Amino acid sequence: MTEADARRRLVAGAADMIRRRGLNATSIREVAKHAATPLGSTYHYFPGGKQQLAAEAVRFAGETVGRMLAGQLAAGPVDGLRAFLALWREVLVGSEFRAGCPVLAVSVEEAPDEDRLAVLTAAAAVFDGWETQLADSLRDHGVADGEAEELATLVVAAAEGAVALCRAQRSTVPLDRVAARLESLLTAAAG
Amino acid sequence: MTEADARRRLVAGAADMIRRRGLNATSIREVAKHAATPLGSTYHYFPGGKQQLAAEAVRFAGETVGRMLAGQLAAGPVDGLRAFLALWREVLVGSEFRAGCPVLAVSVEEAPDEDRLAVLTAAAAVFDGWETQLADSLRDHGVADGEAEELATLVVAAAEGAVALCRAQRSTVPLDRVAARLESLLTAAAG
DNA sequence: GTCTATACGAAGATAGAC
DNA sequence: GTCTATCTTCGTATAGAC
Repeated sequence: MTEADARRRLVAGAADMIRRRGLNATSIREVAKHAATPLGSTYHYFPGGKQQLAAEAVRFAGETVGRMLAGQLAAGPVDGLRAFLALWREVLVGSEFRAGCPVLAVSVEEAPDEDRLAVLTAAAAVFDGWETQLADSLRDHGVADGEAEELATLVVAAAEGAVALCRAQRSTVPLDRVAARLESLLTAAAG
Repeated sequence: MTEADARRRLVAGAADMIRRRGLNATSIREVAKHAATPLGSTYHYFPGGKQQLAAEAVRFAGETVGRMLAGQLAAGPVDGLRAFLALWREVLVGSEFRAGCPVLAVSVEEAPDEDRLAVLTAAAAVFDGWETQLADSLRDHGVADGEAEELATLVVAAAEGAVALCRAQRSTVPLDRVAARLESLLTAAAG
């Protein structure tokens, strides 16, 4: 299973590079080099080229975070929120504010052709998945349907935005402030 | 004053291209073409090259939004919030979800060298400026210092994140949900 | 001072050798 | 089936003609 291994390394490497540099500055060449895989191989594993690799990287990141979120949400929505924000905090601090969220990164670059649209669609699905997980948990704890959806969207949007603010300011202050407000909001709603 | 005019066109054009494609996919060549300016001229106006142009584009966007925000905040923090979110909504809808916030765009791409760091620093200053305007208005309406800062940061982060979510999903739903929650939050705090 | 033409590197993708 | 070498295009930046 060297093949599946190399493939995984390519997807994980692409996700890491995208969350640092963004999609356009992520080159297949460098992803292949970092994964110790010849350039030609990437087109064997990913006939769709860069866009296919990017779409899989986005889904890979989405699932990784989604699994962690599912585990923590079992203890309640506020625990899920804390874990979600703590994860982004670690990404920021661990990379000295050089890395962020790959799903956010691909969402702010235009999608002109059809291929790029596939990446954007993958990003939309990831965001929607996280929101749904949070909203379900809130509903399970007695929050009304509409309010649960609004709160879940607010959490995802605020977290993603805060990550960007933290990167610009090279400080965790924005994320910490957002965490304080969101926690008190969710505690009041589903405490 | 053809010179100042061409310079302005270059900065405004760069801001528009960055908010659509991101910083890396924005080429000086195309910015110059779109501004009907020869490529060589851009290096006359901006000796620092692409990074200088990008930093000015970020500041330009920051000031444009900041002026609008200042005007609307005169009527109170909730009016400022509404105008801030309405502006991003117009950018999204008016571009068919192809354009977003240029300040966000440059904040999610790595800054390896010193030049790029100047762009990131400009972005940090813009975010900080918007937050300060909002926080000041909240304080003027009786919100305590710490809470005002937290709420201001939450508004900027959530708005920026929501813009990205809307672009991915090609829908204003995320922004509308965020608007509903933020409005009720600010009304409760400073109503 | 303004701009055309070009240098130089790196990108995505593929053709064809092993 | 795997990978090396290459094709083509486009990027930033500049040198030198008007």
